[in-house]
Amino acid sequence: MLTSVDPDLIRVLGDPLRLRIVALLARETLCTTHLVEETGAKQTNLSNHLKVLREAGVVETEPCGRFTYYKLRPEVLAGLSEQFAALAESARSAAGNKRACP
Amino acid sequence: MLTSVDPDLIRVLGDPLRLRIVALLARETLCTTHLVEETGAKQTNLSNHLKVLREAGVVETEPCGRFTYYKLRPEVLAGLSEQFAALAESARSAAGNKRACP
DNA sequence: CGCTGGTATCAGCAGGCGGTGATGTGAAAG
DNA sequence: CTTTCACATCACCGCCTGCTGATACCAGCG
Repeated sequence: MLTSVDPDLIRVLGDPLRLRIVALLARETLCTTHLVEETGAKQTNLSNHLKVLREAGVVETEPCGRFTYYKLRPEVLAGLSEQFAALAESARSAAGNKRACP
Repeated sequence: MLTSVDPDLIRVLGDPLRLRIVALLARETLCTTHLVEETGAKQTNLSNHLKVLREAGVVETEPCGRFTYYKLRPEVLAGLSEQFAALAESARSAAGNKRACP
């Protein structure tokens, strides 16, 4: 039983703008220009966040001419979902386990 | 369709120590003293993090004499799991939706 | 070629957040 | 009542991180 979640991955998704990017990419594959339009953030800022998401394995790039398309890697999100589900189930079954007061 | 996750909740879980606390509470209900033993963190530090977790609705308290027991609220974790699952599924089905280059 | 436009990298700055020590509070023990 | 212990709150500091402007890179187009 794992009952643990990767802290780095959650931290990466903890940023509001990054989470917004993920939500947008969950609907369609977009390039940086589209994300600039949708979020209103500066291109530099987005590029930084996209780098973080890339290094965390959340998104992957697909060059298309001079554009760079970003798409989600659903396995990562699905893995997170499973880990949280495992945590929730563990919490449910352990609701009564109360360690004695010292 | 929501395809979105509460940023605040994820940010709260993004901290390594808080995540560790959640993992420990997923196994058994504990009071602050136990958490101090398990994590090795200072009591003040833990109290701060527990306050954050409490205000985020992740944990709930149960006074027992002069001890305060902390237990997880599984619904919150289950909700997160569902939201991530929805995001993953949305990402899977939208894998081919590529917006035209501007 | 040189130019243009899309994207990535770098350096710097400012705000936020986690860690810590001192202190307050409230309940049981003596 | 006084002491003790579990826990919370407050104030402060240092660092991390996100935002920004300048700049470099790279692909297509003339």
